[in-house]
Amino acid sequence: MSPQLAAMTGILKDRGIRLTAERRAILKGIHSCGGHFDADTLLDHFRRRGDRVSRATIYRTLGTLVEIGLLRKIEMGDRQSLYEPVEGREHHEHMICLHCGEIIEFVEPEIERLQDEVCRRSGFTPQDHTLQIYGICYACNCENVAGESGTAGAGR
Amino acid sequence: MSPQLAAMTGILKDRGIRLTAERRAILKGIHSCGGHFDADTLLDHFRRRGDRVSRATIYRTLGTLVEIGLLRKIEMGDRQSLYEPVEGREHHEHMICLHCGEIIEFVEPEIERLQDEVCRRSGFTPQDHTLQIYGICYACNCENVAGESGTAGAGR
DNA sequence: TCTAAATTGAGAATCTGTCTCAACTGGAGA
DNA sequence: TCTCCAGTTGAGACAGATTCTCAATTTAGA
Ligand SMILES: [Zn+2]
Ligand SMILES: [Zn+2]
Ligand SMILES: [Zn+2]
Ligand SMILES: [Zn+2]
Repeated sequence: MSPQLAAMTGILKDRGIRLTAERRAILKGIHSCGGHFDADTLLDHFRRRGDRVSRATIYRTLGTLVEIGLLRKIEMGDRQSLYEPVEGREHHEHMICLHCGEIIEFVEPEIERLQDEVCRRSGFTPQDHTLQIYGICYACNCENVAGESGTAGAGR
Repeated sequence: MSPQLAAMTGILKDRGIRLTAERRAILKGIHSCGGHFDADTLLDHFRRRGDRVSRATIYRTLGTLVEIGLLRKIEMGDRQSLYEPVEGREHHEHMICLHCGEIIEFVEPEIERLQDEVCRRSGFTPQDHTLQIYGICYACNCENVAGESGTAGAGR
């Protein structure tokens, strides 16, 4: 068992959350998915491996993991929500390519600071925020400059 | 007919978009809703007034108005979109109170500039962005400092 | 081991929003 | 003003993501 997985299971135990086979599988699956993933991708992952974890349990467990701070949920307006492990990673926001679906992360502390400042000015107590920039990534830009072929990829 | 409404209908005409009774009603309804609204609120508005505009037409028309730049669509994570008239208003972002549902607008040009800079650094061509801050508004903060009563209001 | 309470799974339900297609209509031209 | 047809509409089917229901199962502590 990897050290991160051990840490995660420890956190669950501390919170009095039972360590079921399904939750173990999900914790393991989260890391093998790498980066950003959605509930359905995780479900497919289990189906392919023969593990059986129901859709309901996946959604429930992902929700729980977000609640206790092990996962971050990124709500994409249209399509389904994405999740990503928090686990020591730096807080960041996302650029999403409308052409190929690529997700690019960026860190910009000054933006975070300005948000806090805006909140302070309004007497608003921030708990969470989402910042997503939609557009065309570098690779897709280059493609388009070259051969203007038909559209493909993740629309929005 | 208000001057804004006249301007809007003019824009539709210029684009060759037919001025049907339903579209007129929607244009009028948009202004009477004031501020931010969602498709269902608009639908209820019509139902109450006895006007009959189908759900399909409301969604189609809101989409059209976004396309031609008369409305802005704000995709809330929870998957229900809000709309707001653009109409000369300054570009802004939103703080949303998790307790009472209040939506507070803010303008922060420096955040916009930093976003552009981040994109430039990555060779990413931005087309659109969403920035929402979720938390507790000033009024709800004060309430809580006083009597600690049970929870109520718009959750998330 | 026993037991209460937490958890699961199958499928129904919900919630937003889109699509289909026959019926209808705005408005340009006669 | 009348005609005509492409653009529009409405009812309801459809779709995708997520949540809910509740009986059956399982965990973890005594
Ligand atoms: Zn791309
Ligand atoms: Zn990320
Ligand atoms: Zn509030
Ligand atoms: Zn606004």
